[in-house]
Parts: sequence; structure tokens; C-alpha cells
Amino acid sequence: MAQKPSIPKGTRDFSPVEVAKRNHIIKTIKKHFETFGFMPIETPSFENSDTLLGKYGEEGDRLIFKILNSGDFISKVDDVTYSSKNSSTIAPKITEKALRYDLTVPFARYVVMHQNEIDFPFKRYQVQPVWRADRPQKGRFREFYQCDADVVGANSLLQEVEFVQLYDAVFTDLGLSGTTIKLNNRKVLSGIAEVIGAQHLLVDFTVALDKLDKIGEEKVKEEMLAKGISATAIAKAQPLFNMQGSVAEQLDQLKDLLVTSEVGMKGVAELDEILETVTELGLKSAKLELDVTLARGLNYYTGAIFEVAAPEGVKMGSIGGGGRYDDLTGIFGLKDVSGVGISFGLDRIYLVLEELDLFPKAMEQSLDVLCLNFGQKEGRAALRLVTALRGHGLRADLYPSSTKMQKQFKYADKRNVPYVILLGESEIAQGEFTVKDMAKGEQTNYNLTDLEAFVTKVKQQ
RNA sequence: GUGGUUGUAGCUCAGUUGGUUAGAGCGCCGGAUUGUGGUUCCGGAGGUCGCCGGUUCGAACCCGGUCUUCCACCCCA
Repeated sequence: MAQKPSIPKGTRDFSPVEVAKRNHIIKTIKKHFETFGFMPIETPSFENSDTLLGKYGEEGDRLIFKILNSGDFISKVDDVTYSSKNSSTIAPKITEKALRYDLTVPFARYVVMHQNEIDFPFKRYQVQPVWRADRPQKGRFREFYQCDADVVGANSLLQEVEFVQLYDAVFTDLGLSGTTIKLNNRKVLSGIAEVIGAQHLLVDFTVALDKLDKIGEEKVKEEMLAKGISATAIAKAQPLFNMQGSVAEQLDQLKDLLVTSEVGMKGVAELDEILETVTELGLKSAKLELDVTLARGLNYYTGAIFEVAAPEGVKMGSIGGGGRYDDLTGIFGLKDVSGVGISFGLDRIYLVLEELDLFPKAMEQSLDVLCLNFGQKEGRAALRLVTALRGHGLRADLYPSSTKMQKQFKYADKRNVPYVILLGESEIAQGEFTVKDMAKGEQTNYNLTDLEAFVTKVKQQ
């Protein structure tokens, strides 16, 4: 090997155990998506550049992986552009395709393209990788999976309630209790900006406010000032920094602050209804919290904003997020179709489950039974037995060559195989096979003509 | 995109002011054990010290570049 091979920054290989664990998460998420009535779709891994560009803000455009055109693309660039040596003007001419950055925008594109065949309200889910040209960190990759569920064409706040229930159902099923679902509403944020006279700086205001629990009140105010929000405006927003008490009390404080803002009061009413309904229906293991500082995510949210935090003590960014966007398909020409959805961050959920040791022990097992090989004649009999066991649905394998027992047993041990079958000359003569329980070290004989007893025992585990 | 950090055996890591032949634990392979793993004992293999260049009589060690890892920003699942 001249040089060690490598993979691009921020990408990963997944070995068998990791794939098994990832599939376990995906399977659980999909199960609940379907239980809630969502249907799967898939979209291409890359889209036309203009479908994606400009949808995630300036920052987002920078993080989109662009795909170089095929053929002699350079000669098609006009001389002025070419000699300008300006990446931002040349790039659009030589990269007409780009890797998908999330699943929401491609879904909006899908809805618009297929609007005449879709029955609204349309509930779809999608589990596919997305790519971002970001700098990798813990829990941040350049290729990662999103698991999205969205509803389009339904305005009812009951949808929001269902998504909270969906988060709760999935995380409870994964054994991840103690997650916090944070809820906010874009209308409340707009209302606040309006009340303090900073509508035009809404995004800067919310981005700074979002950092409150991370960098503290003083730093947030500094950032707001730096962004051009006046000191008097910030002073008016002071109640936000001292929000406390029960959810009802916090809502009251918001009502006081937003009494002059129509949109703000609408947002408070929406929060009120969602919180009240969820409380009435109850959650299994998650906590639902009102968090007026929650503002992250993309600018197309217009109503509810969700974010899920891992249980306390786990250092990890959000493991899920979502929200309501009243006019997402508008950018593709279809007006007045409301959407709301959530996303699960598979790769981060994986890291959290790993850290808390919550994966089922069975994930480590890829075989139920391994049959040892005693030679050519015995091997053939063994394959007959293995074939029969496979027919019963067991994951069974035959060691391919008749090397010494020690080596075969060691292999079984490494593979975490719970049962090893010995089928040698003496067993065949008796019409039996010997089963060794690897955990207990005990051996039992079964009749070759009656596999049921053994199969039942394995399946019980 | 900005600033920092990391890289030595398959893995986790030592390695003195720059100085002869780069070490350990775990793992791997073989044997003790030709029908019994996970424990024990004995033996063995395995390294362009991330890569490229520079300084030097001499570089794992100093300098520059580059790639990678992780971290803080930005932003985000």
C-alpha cells in the first residue's frame, strides 16, 4: 500500500455493530412515524442549485456542497467572469447542482411538483442523509441523517400537539427518558420585536436572544447593541430576561408585554392552546417547556418552534427540532399551504444513547447460533442442520472450514454468538446435535429430527 | 469562513536538552490443549513516528506548509 487510504473530513465508516444500532434507532423512529399516519417519500441526494440556494440565508449558502458541472464547463464561462477570479460569480456558472442541505426544502419542492397528485393534508416522513460543508465537531458531521416528519395543508394546532406526542413516543421507546421538548412561537418573537420597536432587526434580535442560557444576559445585550438594537429597545425587552414561574405565569408575563401587539397576542394564544392540550393528554417521559429564548432554526418558521434537548448531564446540542412554516411552498410558487414538521437528528441521538448505555444488549449479537465444522462429511450434515434452522427464522451459520475447535470456539466468542452447535461423528451416529450455551458453559443434546425445542429456546431469549 | 488543538503498532498511550537498535498495556498470530471459547503460562509478528519540505553532522522531538481530530466562534441535527 503506497499510501494509507482515507475518507473526507466529517464523514464516517459504520461497522456492523454501529449499523445495527443506527438501524435500531431508525426502525423505532419509522415505526412511530407510521403509527402517527405519516407516509414515506424519498428525494434525490442532489437538487438543482437554485432549488437550494437562498433558502437558508447567506450562512446556509456557504455550507451547501456544490457539484461541479460535467464536461468542458470552463470554456462555457464568459471571459469577464472567468478572469474576475471571483468564486461567488464563477460558482453559479460551473455548479448547476448541489447536495441536499436538509429534507424540508426538497420536500417543499416535492409538494409543489406533485401538488395535483397529493391528497391534502399530506403527512410525509423522510429518512435520508444530508450534507453540510461545515467544520466538524462532536456531534457535527458533514454527512449525517435527518429523520423528518411534516404535515402540509393542515392549519390546526392539533398538529403541533401531535408532534410533541410523537417526540415523546419515540424517545420513550428508545429508553431515552428525561428529554426536554422546548416550545416557542415565532409570532411571540415578532410581537416582541414590534413592541420594542425593532421589527427590522427581528433575526438579529432572536439570534442573540437564543444564546441567553449559553452566554448570559450581559453578553446577549452586548450582542444586541452591536447589531444596532437601541438600549431603550433592549430595556423594554427586559421581562424576557427574567421570565420565571410556572408555564401559566410565564404566559401571563408575555401577555403583559405583548398586549399592544396583535401578532404577539396571537402567538401567546397558540402557545397557550398547545401547552394546555398537551398537559391534558399527558406525556410519557418527556418534559414540555416554554422557552421564549428559543429562536434557532431557519427563518421560514412562522408559528411554533420546537427543539429537543438531551437529558440533563449529557453534553450535546439539540437532538431534534422543527416548527410551523405558513408559506414554505410559496418560494416555489404554491401559495397558502401551511406546513409543520419536526426532525430527529439520528447521529446525535446515537451518541446520546451510546453515552447513556441505552442500546439493547442484543445489538452486539449478529448470529443466534454457530455450527462448528468437523470435516467434510460432518460439514455437509451441519449445513443441512443450519439450513433447517434458518428455515425456522434463526440467524444461523456454519464455520466454513474444519480448523481446530479452539479457533472455531474463539471465533464464536468474538462474534458474541449465544449458542454453538457441535455436530461431529458421534452426534451424527446418535442422531443428535450438541448445543453449548456460551454464557453458562452448559451443553445439551437435541434430536436431529426435532428442532422445535431448540428453536423455541433460542427465540425465547 | 476565523482562532486554537491533535496525530507515534490494529486500539489506548509513553518517549528526557535533538544523539546508537522508538517502548508499554490491550488486541493479533502460534504453542501448552488433534472435540470446547471467555481465565492462566510460554513464544512471535507488527512502525515510511499523518504527509511534504526546511534547519542540523544527526529530527518522533526544532521551523514552515498541508491533511486529519477535537474545541471555541459563526451557524446548526
